[in-house]
Amino acid sequence: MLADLRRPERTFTIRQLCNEFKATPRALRFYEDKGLLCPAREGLNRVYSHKDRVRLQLILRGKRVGLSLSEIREILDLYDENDDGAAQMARSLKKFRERTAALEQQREDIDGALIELHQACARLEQRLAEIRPDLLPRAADYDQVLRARLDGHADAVLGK
Amino acid sequence: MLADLRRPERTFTIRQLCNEFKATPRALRFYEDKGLLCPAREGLNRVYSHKDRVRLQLILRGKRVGLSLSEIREILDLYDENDDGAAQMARSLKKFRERTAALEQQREDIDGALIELHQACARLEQRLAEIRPDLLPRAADYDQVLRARLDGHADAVLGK
DNA sequence: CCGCAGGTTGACGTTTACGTAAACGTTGAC
DNA sequence: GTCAACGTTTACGTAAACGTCAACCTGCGG
Repeated sequence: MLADLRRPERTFTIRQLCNEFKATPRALRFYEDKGLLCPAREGLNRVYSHKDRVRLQLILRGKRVGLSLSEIREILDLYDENDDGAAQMARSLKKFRERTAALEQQREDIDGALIELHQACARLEQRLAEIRPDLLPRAADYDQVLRARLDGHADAVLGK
Repeated sequence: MLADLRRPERTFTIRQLCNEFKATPRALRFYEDKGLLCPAREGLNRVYSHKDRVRLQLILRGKRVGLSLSEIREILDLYDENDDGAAQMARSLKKFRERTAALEQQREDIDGALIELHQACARLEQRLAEIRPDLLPRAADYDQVLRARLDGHADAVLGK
């Protein structure tokens, strides 16, 4: 019973969480500094509970989707202030939607950049073909194109 | 003849280029600091030639597609080292293709994030629908999303 | 008792692309 | 003469998210 690692009483050291989530101790302490985490202490040592672990998961997920730490903290705080949870959920939902919109915008920007790049590449290729065809891409570069095609993005980039 | 602004002898002040390209003097001086520009001097004052103007255009284009200043400098340097221009074009082409690949990767990352966000939103919406359907989005929220979208465009246009 | 592995708290360093003064010079209008 | 409008330089500030020391404590195996 003492050995059941899945029981909610189980606690974690900083290193355990770091290993599990591929983070560094510095990062966890940093999150704590920023108020995103506040693990218990055993003397000086940090002791992370399951709740802390969940918070960390949320933090990392937030990071993956591009939220800043302060935005993540806002969301986390919402869950803590909890009255009944619903209001916070609504606000989180709002945050998520805003982020969705921002990401979609970023995607458009990237697409624009890709178009510019594609045009620039086309110009360069044409000039090179005229002047120094020997400098034009071969096997290695074909590789790149092929990989892009497999990714399925080439279609969009190359004129849909 | 002195008045023909299109003649190649024509030069530009820092402010003229700033106005034309929506940049700040600070930025141009910064680019100079970083070795991206090196306008002539008339006493202390900077005097930009057409070539400088072209370089600035390239710099800004590079920024638009997400290149860092140091990457832009690499490309610019290539054009300067010029033997016959072809080799540099080939290397620029390579740079552009690398950036293309990087952007495509970013797009994938964004798509991944969008998927996560979408799932999270779906979960939240469902829970809310069960508990507090009244808190679900309506007209006002739609408004916000639209405004966020427009703001995003404005930011992009204004160079942010 | 030694040393190592792991924990702790500061505190400063890094990167990018400038913003923001401060303090000064030059030119032209009034 | 002096004020404004432009230009110049030097240099510190900013934001994000940690990295990288330094200097210390602490338990444990040998």
